[in-house]
Amino acid sequence: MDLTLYNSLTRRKEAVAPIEPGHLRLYACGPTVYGPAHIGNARMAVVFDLLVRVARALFPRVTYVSNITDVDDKIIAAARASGEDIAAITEKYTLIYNEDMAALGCAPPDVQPRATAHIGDMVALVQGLLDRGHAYAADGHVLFHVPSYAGYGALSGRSREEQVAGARVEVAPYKRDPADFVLWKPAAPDEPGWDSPWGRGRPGWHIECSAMSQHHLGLPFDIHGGGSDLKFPHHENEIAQSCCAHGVLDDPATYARMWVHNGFVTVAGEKMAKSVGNILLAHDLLRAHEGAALRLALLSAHYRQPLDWTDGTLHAAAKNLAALRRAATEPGEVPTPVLGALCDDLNTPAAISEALRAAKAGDGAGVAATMDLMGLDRAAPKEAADPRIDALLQERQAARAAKDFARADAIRDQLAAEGVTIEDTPAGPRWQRSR
RNA sequence: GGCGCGGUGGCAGAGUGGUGAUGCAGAGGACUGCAAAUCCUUGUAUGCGGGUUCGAUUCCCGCCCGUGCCUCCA
Repeated sequence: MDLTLYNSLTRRKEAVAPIEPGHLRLYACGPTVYGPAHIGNARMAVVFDLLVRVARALFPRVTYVSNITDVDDKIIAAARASGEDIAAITEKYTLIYNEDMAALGCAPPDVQPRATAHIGDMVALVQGLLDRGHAYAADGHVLFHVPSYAGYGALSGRSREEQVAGARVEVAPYKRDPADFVLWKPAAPDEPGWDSPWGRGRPGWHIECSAMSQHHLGLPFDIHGGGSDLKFPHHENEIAQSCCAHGVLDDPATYARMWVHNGFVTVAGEKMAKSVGNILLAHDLLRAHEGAALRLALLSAHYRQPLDWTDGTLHAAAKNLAALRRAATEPGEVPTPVLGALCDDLNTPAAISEALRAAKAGDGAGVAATMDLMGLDRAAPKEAADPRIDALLQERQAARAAKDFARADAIRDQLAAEGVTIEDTPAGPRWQRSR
């Protein structure tokens, strides 16, 4: 079955056909590690993890690279605010990120490069751009000269004039053109920096992804992904850098052939923002909810659509997850309609619908295979043993046997008040904490 | 202002040129001492106005509404 994806670059769905036969190579822009990941970061990780899982089912070899940005103004600011060491901060949040994403069922990328481990690659790339006349040094900075690249704007679909007209910020005086962007910037003595031909400094944001994707995947590679907000300027700038550094100016696809962008998560209809105070951290949600339920909730809307996060989203996902688990047996073949939906631009809502249909039809093997493919943990988490609750349940059973229903119901009510739900099954009572 | 995306039942959310998936919630029933869980049954929807067509929710135009991006936010 062919996998088709919507290519942001060409604005249409295209069949995925690896450039190197049988080997799909993809890169997704990962997080800047200055704080814990929020549910939006999680959506990106889950979407690309799913894409990789589907790709692995279809292609003999898949190489998935997703970076960690560990040098950035925001990290420096976070270090100043907390007094912590920069390396300690990036280390800590990288660890938390990976733990949280694992809890969401995301397999680690094949390569998770860190920007600071690729400074040399970036310097070489910047030097190449200078040599080819696409960049210039000014005031301690090295800037990419946008007018030197005629293909600029191909991804975001806007002309340079349009961007300049819409610019809301003051243009730095050292820029030759308002659209020029920083490749390398000087580092203050108390900021992290690396020696370079242009003095001690640090890389601009965009250059790291150009350097790391090229280093680990080679050029051109098949799929480049990230959040839709990265389309402009980040991905546009990556294309400009990478194409110019390699002297291919007439075809943006000589960097990455397909571009895949996931939509945003809103919370109760509002964009997540610090100013609104509605940022949902994956870490916090995982404390109260099961990772697999969160994952299913994140996949309940098509990845290119915005996803509005509400209690209802999660409630429905948890119920559906339970239904799938009930139906799942030993994994067999993924039902064709499920695979078909996933192959059609990762239509997860349709895939979930088909999986529930399979569950209802008694195709336990198909359901189990679907859950494995979609990265949904088939095992429900076990409640920790609690002798006190067990004792209360025993007392309740005795009361029921003696037809002392007032006592039995009192016990049930008491546990309910503690958030413990009792289910009476043919095999005896079970309990579970509401989460 | 520029570029883009979207408006489907109470809510979430797909698809489709020919009387509209799926889930959650709701209602009724089965089961239960009563519940819970589960199972069965079930009602309700395509923003507005034109156009193309035998026929439009689906294509085209206009309008209204919402929303994203516009130099470092996934």
